[in-house]
Amino acid sequence: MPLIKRFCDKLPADAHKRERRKGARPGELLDAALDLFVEKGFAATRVEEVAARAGVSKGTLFLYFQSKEELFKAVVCENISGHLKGWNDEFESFEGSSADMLGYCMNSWWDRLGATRASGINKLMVSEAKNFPAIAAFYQQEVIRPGHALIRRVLQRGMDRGEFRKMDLDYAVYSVIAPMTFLILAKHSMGVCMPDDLGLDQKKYIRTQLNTILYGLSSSPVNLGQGPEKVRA
Amino acid sequence: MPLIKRFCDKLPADAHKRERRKGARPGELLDAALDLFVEKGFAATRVEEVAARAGVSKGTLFLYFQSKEELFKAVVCENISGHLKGWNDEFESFEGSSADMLGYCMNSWWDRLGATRASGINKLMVSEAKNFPAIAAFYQQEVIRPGHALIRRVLQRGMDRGEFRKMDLDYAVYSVIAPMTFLILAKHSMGVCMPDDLGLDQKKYIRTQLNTILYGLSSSPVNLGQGPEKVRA
Amino acid sequence: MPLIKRFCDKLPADAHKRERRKGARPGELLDAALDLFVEKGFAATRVEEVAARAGVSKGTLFLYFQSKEELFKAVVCENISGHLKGWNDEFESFEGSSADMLGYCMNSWWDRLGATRASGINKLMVSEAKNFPAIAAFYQQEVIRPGHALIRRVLQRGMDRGEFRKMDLDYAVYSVIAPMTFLILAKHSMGVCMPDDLGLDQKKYIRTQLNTILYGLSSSPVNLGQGPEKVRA
Amino acid sequence: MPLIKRFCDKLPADAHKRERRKGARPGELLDAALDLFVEKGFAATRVEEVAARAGVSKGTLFLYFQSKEELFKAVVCENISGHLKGWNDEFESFEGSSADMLGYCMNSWWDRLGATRASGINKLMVSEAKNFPAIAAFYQQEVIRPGHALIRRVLQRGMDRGEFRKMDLDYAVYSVIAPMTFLILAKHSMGVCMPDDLGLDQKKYIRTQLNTILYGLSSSPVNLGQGPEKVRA
DNA sequence: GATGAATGAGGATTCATTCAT
DNA sequence: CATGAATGAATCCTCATTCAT
Repeated sequence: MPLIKRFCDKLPADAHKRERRKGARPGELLDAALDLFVEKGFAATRVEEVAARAGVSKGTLFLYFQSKEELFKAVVCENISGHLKGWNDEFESFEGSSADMLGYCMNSWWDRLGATRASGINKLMVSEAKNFPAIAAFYQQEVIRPGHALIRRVLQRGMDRGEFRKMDLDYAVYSVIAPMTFLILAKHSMGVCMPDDLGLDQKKYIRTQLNTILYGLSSSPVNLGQGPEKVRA
Repeated sequence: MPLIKRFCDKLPADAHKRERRKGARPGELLDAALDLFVEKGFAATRVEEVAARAGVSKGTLFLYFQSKEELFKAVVCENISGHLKGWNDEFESFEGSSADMLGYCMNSWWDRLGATRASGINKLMVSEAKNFPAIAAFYQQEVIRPGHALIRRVLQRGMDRGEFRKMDLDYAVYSVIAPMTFLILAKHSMGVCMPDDLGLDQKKYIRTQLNTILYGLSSSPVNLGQGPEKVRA
Repeated sequence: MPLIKRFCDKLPADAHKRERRKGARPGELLDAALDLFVEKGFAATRVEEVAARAGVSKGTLFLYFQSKEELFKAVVCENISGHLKGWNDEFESFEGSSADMLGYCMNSWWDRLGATRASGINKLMVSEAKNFPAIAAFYQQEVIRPGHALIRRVLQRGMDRGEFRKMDLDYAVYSVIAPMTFLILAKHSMGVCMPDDLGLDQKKYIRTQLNTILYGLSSSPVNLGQGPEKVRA
Repeated sequence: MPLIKRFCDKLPADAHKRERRKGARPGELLDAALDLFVEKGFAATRVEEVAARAGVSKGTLFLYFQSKEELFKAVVCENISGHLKGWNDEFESFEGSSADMLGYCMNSWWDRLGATRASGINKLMVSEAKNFPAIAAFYQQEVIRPGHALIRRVLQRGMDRGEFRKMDLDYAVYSVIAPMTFLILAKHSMGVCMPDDLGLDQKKYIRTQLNTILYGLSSSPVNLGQGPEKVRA
């Protein structure tokens, strides 16, 4: 390697390529690690596999990550970067109805996160939360809480504008979160939770869930005044 | 708690320990294994731990299960026995409204399955489906499919009686399944997906979700005729 | 033990049966152990297998033999009992030619030992001598040495009577021992040393070897006077 | 002795240990494994012991051999390479008498194989044939059969040239093979079959056996015409 | 920086041996 | 006496981690 380095001294252009390569390594490793952790779980994934998938040797992985656990942390951190920040701004200036806003919210969430590899993080956290409480807390802080807040804002807006009925937002948020989370988990769990994975049109799934969330399944508008809150004892 | 209990078992009636236990061993091991597999995942669980939690030695586990993997299979099989069969019969003779029926359905599902240790199987399958495709297929066959069918029947009944609006049942079922599954996973994932685990009243969660499912969040009964189906592209 | 014993006090007849049974057990175990040790080696044989083949439980084996190693010792001891004593007497009074005597010797050795299960001991000692030096020494003392002595006597008799040429008996004995040992080992080693095991007529093998031993393969009686001792440098 | 040698290796030139060794590892492991398998048998040999004797750690062994069994296979294959091929050619051009040829054959066999560590394979196959039928078949194919063919050729040559009497070669070959095999096994079995191991001069043993094979033990050239074939029934 | 050979702690599994019944 | 459930030391093998090149 000192050989190559000396060689590079004479070829600055090549050196540059090398630099870029070096910069690219951690990213490739994180990508590979994300895929494998999501697919097989943390414990069942071998670092050698991660390295191989990233096209480097086992030793190289440890140049960038102190340990397998650090790699895990990095994978989680890397994939929860602030998509939400941008969203908050977008929503600030949203003009349409709250129903449209919710629809926009769910669809863009799917397009920007759900449909990407980053969505695997969700499954990963479900699977490994117990083994990595610190990471789970971090995830909670960085993803869950802001996500909940975002949904809350939309629902609150709807309530404020009289578009949505009064509700306990602490629980109502899950009407939005649960279907989206479910879709992610189904996607990453080999369709364990779907009769057959490929048969599901994800966009249609979202549209249908949105519909239910907004209007429910009932055919008639029952007691919306006092509220359905008292249904069931 | 089970740990303490088992510890105590050894102190008083040590006399007929052998005889009393012989038959119970496999069950105790399955119990311990379920807990640990759910808590830490398959790969991260050591058989010795399972044995210890069941109050036996490492070797004893292998007296009853050929391998760790066989133990896993047994855990899954043991905990997905036909709870659903009984339900089908109950529903056959259900007399009330379909809304009530759905509420009864969700609540009794929680009481009989969701709230029990068996619910851990759900998280287990989400986490390990990719590592155990055969088991996942089995689970799909034995649990997912019948579960879907059950929900379908309820929704179909509502449609037939004019209580529910027309809908594509292939997708509508998830309006029921997703919130329930989400609750299970949240319960078993240290509340990764909840601001704080204990702050959630599960019965209230179910009640709220049921309400949303039935009546939606909107304050006014919008275009139920042509259908909200066209909300957003 | 005390229980049964007391029981037997009242039923002498039954006690007798029990006694015989008890007496039979060790023998059955030794038989099974011999077979398995010969077939698979000491280390690769499981005591449970031995017990199972003898039709008793694993625990029972340990009633009769303190340990697996003790069982091994017993197997060896049991199967090297004094066949040779009787032979010595027979030979004392043998009347025929020394060639006939050698033939009789080899054939009866095969009939009484080589063809029986006890011959497995030979293979066993070859395989395990290094692991059980004490047993090997014992075997050497009890079997090898007397066996050599026996062959020596026959050859000595031949020399004394002028039937056999002068030879160094320390080495000549192997001309008899080697072919016999080879036959045993071939028999117990799946015919590793024979093109195909079953194709070998053992009686014919012995006859042929005897012939060679007595008369050699050469077609002409060369320099028997000075002796072929100087063949090759 | 190899143990001591290897110990010393570590003291002086530790510098390029890695590089120097890399290529040598498998060979060193095979050497160590051969010794230990021959000495103690397959089952009784621990892989860690093999590794230690080769001067490496347990894990390193598995870098080169998938499993203990693969190591065994490799040991056998490695040590039965075609020594016989060269022999066939030598014999093609042998000029002397067939008696000399046989003597040359036996002596060079001893020098090139019998006296070397490779001879341990013979004992190994006798001990483990039943546990490794596939390897035994391979050994049979690669060693036994060609070896028999080689001896056959020599005897056939003797018969063709009128030097040896007519004989059934299927059986006569063992007159040569048995004594040689016996010598090998005695060597590797702690002299179980010899009064005392060291007291045996192996070269003299071979000379003596050759003499017997050629001329027999009888003092007079008896009935060579009709043949000794009818000696005893 | 990059490699991959080497390590050895750790985990699954086996099996001789014990012992309560 | 006989059983076989239970044990845990011993062994094979894996894999995260190190480090000389």
